[in-house]
Amino acid sequence: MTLYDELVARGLVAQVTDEDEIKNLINNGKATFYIGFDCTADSLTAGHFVTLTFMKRLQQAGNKPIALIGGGTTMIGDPSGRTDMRKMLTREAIDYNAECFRRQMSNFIDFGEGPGQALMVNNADWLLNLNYVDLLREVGACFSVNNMLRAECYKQRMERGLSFLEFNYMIMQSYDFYHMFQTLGCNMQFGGNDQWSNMLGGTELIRRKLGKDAYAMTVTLLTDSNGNKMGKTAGNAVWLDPNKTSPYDFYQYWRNVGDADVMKCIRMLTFLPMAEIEEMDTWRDQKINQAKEILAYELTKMVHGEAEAEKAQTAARALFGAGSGEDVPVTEISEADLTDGAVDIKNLLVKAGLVKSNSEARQNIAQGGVTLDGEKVTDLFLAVPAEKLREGVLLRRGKKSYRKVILK
RNA sequence: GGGGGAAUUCCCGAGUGGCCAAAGGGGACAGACUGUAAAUCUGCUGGCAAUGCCUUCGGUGGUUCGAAUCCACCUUCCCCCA
Repeated sequence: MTLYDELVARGLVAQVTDEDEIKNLINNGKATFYIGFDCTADSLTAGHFVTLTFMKRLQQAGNKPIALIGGGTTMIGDPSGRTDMRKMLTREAIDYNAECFRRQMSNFIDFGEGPGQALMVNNADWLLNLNYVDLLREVGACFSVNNMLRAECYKQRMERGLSFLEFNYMIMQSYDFYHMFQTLGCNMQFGGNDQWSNMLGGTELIRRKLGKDAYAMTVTLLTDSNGNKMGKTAGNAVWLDPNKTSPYDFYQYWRNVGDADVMKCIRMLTFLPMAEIEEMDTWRDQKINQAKEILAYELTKMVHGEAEAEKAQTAARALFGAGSGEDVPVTEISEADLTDGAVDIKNLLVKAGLVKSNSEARQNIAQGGVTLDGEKVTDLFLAVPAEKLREGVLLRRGKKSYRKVILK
């Protein structure tokens, strides 16, 4: 199976500009492609994960990836898929975020100067020095406002208001492609399907300015069966940074995807052979849980390494099976957290990070959702003594949130 | 440049002087049922040393015993005219 066929089989391909030429390029390792990342946060998220694996797949087939850090474009903010304007970030914050991205990606993609190795560039290097009038004359003439207004990514915003700042995002992104086409021989761009119109802006600009063809291909957005973007829990992103989302929680996120979404995730995100995946696709009912375990394990392994994946898996199995595991995430507290030689149960839940406030703790206890070492807590004012804490206690909130608390 | 409208809690959206920590819906969370799934039903949803107290209705200041609600200015957005 060729690379392109496999990408299609995995459901990764959303739209392409010139299918035959793209097949030819990527199947034969002749593509130098870029994917842009806007650095609006200090960690990549599960949402970036699809594009990251995509990058890796292409790299494995001998194509050269360019990870473009959007240090310049983030100064503007992409309006695609947005109903409101993004918060403007300071230059310092953007630089810091870019650095975090660089670190995380290098765990994953092989960077270097060699032919098949990936490059990392930052568009701040060329965008921030542009001269307004020069730019207008150089590329502004190649864009039709009429066409831009018809672009899908602006449509939604036409009803709610779109600032000129954001309107220029497409031009900046197109300029990136144009610039890298000339300086780095970058002949292809990949991105999430919401980027389609921005990407076409680039191929169009190259055609008009240079009379040459460049290609674009979008990757299917990872959505669940209800059409919601995946990679978020309770509105919060699932981060790839272990300090922001622990490997255990990361594992649990994928372990808990809906039945209808498991196979889609496995296809799109894992590197398991297609034959194996087709076999798993026949699993039904309870057996689907096995597929979820495989998904969670594979992804945790890719992001956090095999050791962490093992730990997360044994912890999860122990907690949801029999006995209590050793690898449950631990929170340490100190003598300073004690009041009269004990800690109030609500306080303990807050310290363990299982709830956000005492009120929430109170509610969860009242509703019978909290257990301490396997016993349901009914007393709202239960004081957990120091001796007990020294040995460590296992707290559970709801069915899936566990934390071990130890007094050091 | 001129005129008219809008900003409410995680989101949408009611609320036009006290009965407002603020209707309703969505989402989230918890319980039951399950397979750590989905669907369904129930509860719950600002914070706290909790029959009470504190903070919140774009911002700042004012009127009033009392302001999400009235006034002034500011910010942002929308619509119409140019």
